[in-house]
Parts: sequence; structure tokens; C-alpha cells
Amino acid sequence: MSDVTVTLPDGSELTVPEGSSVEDVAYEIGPGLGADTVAGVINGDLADRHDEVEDGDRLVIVTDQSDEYRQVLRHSAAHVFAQALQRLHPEAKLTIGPPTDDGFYYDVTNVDLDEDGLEEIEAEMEEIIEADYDIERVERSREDALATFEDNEYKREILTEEAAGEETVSFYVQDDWEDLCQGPHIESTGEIGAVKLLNVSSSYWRGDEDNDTLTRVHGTAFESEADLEEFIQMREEAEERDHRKIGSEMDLFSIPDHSPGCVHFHPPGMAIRRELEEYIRGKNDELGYEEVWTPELNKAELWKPTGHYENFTENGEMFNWEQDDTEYGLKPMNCANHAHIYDDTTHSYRDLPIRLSEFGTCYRNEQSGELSGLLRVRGFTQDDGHAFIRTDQIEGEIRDALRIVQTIYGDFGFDISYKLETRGEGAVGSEDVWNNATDALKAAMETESLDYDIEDGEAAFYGPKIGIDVHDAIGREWTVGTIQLDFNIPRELDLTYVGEDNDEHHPVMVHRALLGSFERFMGVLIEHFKGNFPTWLAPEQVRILPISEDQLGYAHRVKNELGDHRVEVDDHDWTIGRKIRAAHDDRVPYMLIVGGDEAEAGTVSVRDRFENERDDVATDDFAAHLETEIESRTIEPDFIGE
RNA sequence: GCCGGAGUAGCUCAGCUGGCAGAGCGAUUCCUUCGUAAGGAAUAGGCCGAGGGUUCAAAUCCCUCCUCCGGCUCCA
Repeated sequence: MSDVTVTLPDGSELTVPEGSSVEDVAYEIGPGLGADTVAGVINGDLADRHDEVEDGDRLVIVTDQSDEYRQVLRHSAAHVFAQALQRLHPEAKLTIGPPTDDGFYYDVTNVDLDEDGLEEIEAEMEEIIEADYDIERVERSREDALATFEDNEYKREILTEEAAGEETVSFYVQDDWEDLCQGPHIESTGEIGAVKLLNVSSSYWRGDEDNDTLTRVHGTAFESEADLEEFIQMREEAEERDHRKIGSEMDLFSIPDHSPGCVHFHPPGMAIRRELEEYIRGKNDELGYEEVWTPELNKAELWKPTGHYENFTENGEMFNWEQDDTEYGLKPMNCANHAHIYDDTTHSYRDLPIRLSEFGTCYRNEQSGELSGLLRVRGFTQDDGHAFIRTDQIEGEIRDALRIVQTIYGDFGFDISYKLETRGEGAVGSEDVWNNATDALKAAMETESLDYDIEDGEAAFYGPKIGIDVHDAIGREWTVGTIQLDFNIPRELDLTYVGEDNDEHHPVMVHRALLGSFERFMGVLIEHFKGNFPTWLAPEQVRILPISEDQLGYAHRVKNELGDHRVEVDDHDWTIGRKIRAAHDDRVPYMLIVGGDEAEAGTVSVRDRFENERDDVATDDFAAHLETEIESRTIEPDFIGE
């Protein structure tokens, strides 16, 4: 018998007899590890402990101490769910049930489920766990499996497509129940310490909206009840972070029923938006952008040459209508208008780059089910900008944009990730042109030493895109800023500049939005800070709290001394304790408490939202600090303890 | 758009086996003038998301629509 050699995580190699399983290798390493083996990771993919290793494989042994263990446990929990479901609803058809980052789901059909039904199933799951059934892997012929799923077209499809060409397929059996599955799984149902079914929603078979609608049940599982408790608590905290809740508590914005997907900014929310606008204006100035403004309402023909019209009307995404025998529309993007401004005069190669920026309000008729607070809306204002450049200016232009993006997200303390979206269906322009543009973006990111994921086929129709992604409170990923490189629209619109050679050339367009849209950015910003905005952004930066009515006059004098900032005097007929409580609830960074002593001494007593306090502060000192703190965009109030 | 859930006072919610629309917080007024996370009392506030139906009687049951929430699909 010949041997095979596998590479272990520490880089060492181990030679084992051919036909050895993951578990055999583990025993070879040590009997303790062998006994603890739950599964393996072969060349990056989870594998059953009985799976054979092949020569050259990279192997990681998974025990109940491994990061992957929870994934295996949750996959088994999905099986326990499916078994419980079929005990209570034998007619239910199973499709797929994988683990996810924070739990598992199972897509089922032919059964009606609601929240009450979930409780019943959860109770049944507890019994299955209590019974501690062994989970065993059984190999069966594909023919046999097909016969088993005579009336389950989904499992049959998996067998005829994914498992095409396989002689045998694996089933996992627990008690009298089994499921077609590649595994791996834990040894017995009793290993699951805690399960919870979270909600019932829906999905499409294979994620395609032309396919059948399935019922998706989300759940989660942990090694212990304590871990589950922690998870539930984290979810509750995430709910507290929800920008819709905070937005209403802080009176930042509303999205009334009469304007679905269109945000009404209230004065406190607009204060934040204005700060963001001024901040970005500053960045655009640094980058050499000139601000313009273009209208939302245009004739539909504006978007026809570029392909925007076709792209945005295909799925009804553009608001457009006939009026006086002419078709009009609301702009879904700003580039066509900016291209017009560029094209309105002639340009020399010496003039380039020409950079136009606009806080441009766009409208897109997003599907009703997609709307979500500030994060997905129908009317939004991009901090948009288009640079018209020569090909020799591409690298510098993209790198400048990437650098400023890093500064900006650093200023807010955001964790961001980059992605590169490449040419997809419906793209305009030749593949060569796209490859050049994509390579240019890659080169710029690599020069800047940025890590990025590639998302094939996800780009806009006119050019490849760098997306800057951040997470919301419940872990959903949203693209905020973007940088896109476009060789196509300048050709389609025949935009030109006169080169050194006295010939006309097409410029290259860089489309970029640093924050993305003010709406989405504010949504993630609210969740990021949980409403506790840095002083420079806080709608109310300082609240002055007089101890009694006698100090109202002094309180207003202090307000005047603080200059042009967002300062309020609390003139309620409340006790000081109540005023402090209210200021904390309103997330005001600084409270200045003024009583008789302060009025006499000309001082203030400072309290910040962390409950730090300092008495007998000269008003000037606080005013000077406030100025500096706002100027430097400090994330947390730091007058006390600096 | 699809599947499921939900819409009651400014906010959070109770009432929903049909029978006079409720609470807490907030707001207003009065008392209190207070020293570091909610002082006391009183008052006001509602087309029970909209429209239709069943019924002697509908917040409650049925239908249609609107909006929101969670997924899916799609995107800044």
C-alpha cells in the first residue's frame, strides 16, 4: 500500500497510509487529538472526520475547541430543526439548511409556519437534543437517493446537478430520521447546548426570483445556554443601536407614510447633515473639485446615449413619465449632467483634470420590500463627483481618492472593507477597455496596500467599481463610498479634449462618492456611534443646566460666551437631577451646571456624557477646549481627563 | 416585487373569545426653587393606518389597499 503526505497547519508534513481518514491522521498526531476529532478542514473546506485525505492535502483537525466547531454544531442544529419539523409536519419538504455566521437556516416548503409554530418546533427540538441520538454518516448510491426523494424535486435537483457523476452520496442519520448532506456533523444531538428559532421569512429556490418561494426558518445554536444568553443580549443591544429608533428618539429624521423611501430631515438631523456637507466640501476642495449643482428634473433623452435610460427603465427603477408629449425623468445618477457641463466648453489637455462635485439628489424607484430606514431609500443625495482626466492621470487620481477615503473613514473611526466589482451582464464597452480600467483600480489599491475582495460581475454598467463597505448594527453590509473608473461614457457622449498633438481625445471619467449618500452614511453613522455623536457632529453640543431659576440669566450669559455652537439652556422647572437625567437621555456630550456659586465666581461645573465631572472651571477654559475639540473632530468628549 | 409578521395618544405598549378606548413616559398648567441620572398634583391628548363588508353593535371578525419590520431578490 502506498502512502500519502498531508500538510498540517504548523507547516509540518505527515505521511500516512493511503485511505487514511481525517480522524486517522488525528490519531497519528496524538491519541488525545484523535479522540477529540469532530471534523476536518481539507484545503480550506470543512470535511467529515471519516473523509479520506489525499496526497498533498492541507489538513486542519477540527475539535470542539476549534473556530469551525460552532459551524459544525449549527449545521447539526439545522438537522435537529428539520427532524423536529418533520415530526410535527410530515408533509414538509426540505431543501437546504446550512450554517451561517450567527446560526443556521433551513429552507423548507409545503408547510405553513408562523411564530407560534416555531415555539412548538423548538420544544420538539429540545426533546431531540435531550434524547441525545447518535449522528451517523451513511453512504448510499445516488440512484437509491433519487428514489428516496421521489416527491422532493429540490433534493432531486441537488442529486442530479451538484452530485452529478457521483457514485454514492452521503446521508446523515439520527434516530429514525435522515437527510442528504455532505456534513460534517457532531457526534450526537446531545452535544448541542442551546438552540433557539429566531424567525420565519422566505427565500427563493437557489436565490432566483423566477423560482419557487420557500419558507426560511432562521435559528441559532450554541455549546451552552450561557453562550445563547450572550447572543440574545447582543441582539438586544443591536436593537438599541438601530438608527430608526435613535433617529426617532433624537428627532433626527422621519420617513412618513406619504413619502416612502424619502427622508425628511428634522432640525437636529439636518445639523448633522450640514456638518457632514461642510466636512466633505473641505475634502473636495483639497482634491481640487469645483462644486456645481444640476437639476433633478430632466428630459428622458438626457440619459439615452449613455445607456442609463435603458438600464434604469428596464426594471422600472427610474421615475419617468410623459408630460406635454415629452418624456421627463428624475435623475437616477448625476454623471450625465456633469458630462454636459464638461461638454459645454472645449478643453485642452492642459486643463485636465477637470473635477466637478455636487451634492446631487437622485431618485430611484427601489422595490418596496427593499426600503429600509436611511440605509435604502428612494430619494438620496450623493456627495458625488466626476473627474475628467487623461489616461496618464488615472493612477494619481485613483490613489488620491483612496487616500482621502482612508482619512475620512479614519476620522469617524469606521471599520471599512474594500471590494472591487468587475464587468457584468449588460455592461457597455469592450472587454479590453474594461480590463484596462479594472487593472488600473487594482494597481492603485495595491500601491496603497489595501486588502480587497473581488466581486465578479457586480460593477455598474459603465465601469469597474471600488466599493467601500461598512456594517450596520445587525451585521448587514452596506456600500457607502465608491470609486469607479469609466472609459465608456466619454466615448458614448463623445466628450473630448484637445491633446498636445492637436487631435481630439476622449477623457477618462472617475465617478466617486466619498460618503456615498448622506442618507445611508448617516444611517450607519448613527448606529456606529449609537447616537453618541462626536461633539462636532452632535445636534446639541452643550446644554447649560441652571440649578434654579435664579441662574437663568447667568446660564444665558455662558451660552453667549460659547460662541457659535449648538448650545441650549435647560429652562425647565425641574430639579437638577432631572435636568441631568434628561441631558444624558438626549446624549448631549457636555452639560454645564451653573448654580449660585458658579454665577458668583464666573465659572461652570462641567459634566460629560460619561458622567465625568469637574467643578470650578473658568468658562473661557471650557470655551477654548470646545473650540479645539470641534475643530479637531475628536470622537469622544475629552475636556475632563485630557 | 415575492414570502411571513405588524400598524391603538408624540413615544413604548395593554385591550383583540365583538358590548362606553386604557397605562407608563412625554406635553400643558399649578405647587415646589431645588447642587449632580426622573419632586408633587391636576389637565389635555385618539376617525384604534385607509376604504369596503358582516352584525343590533367592530379597535376586535372578513375583503381590498397603504405603510412599516424580517428575509429573499436588487442597490449608494
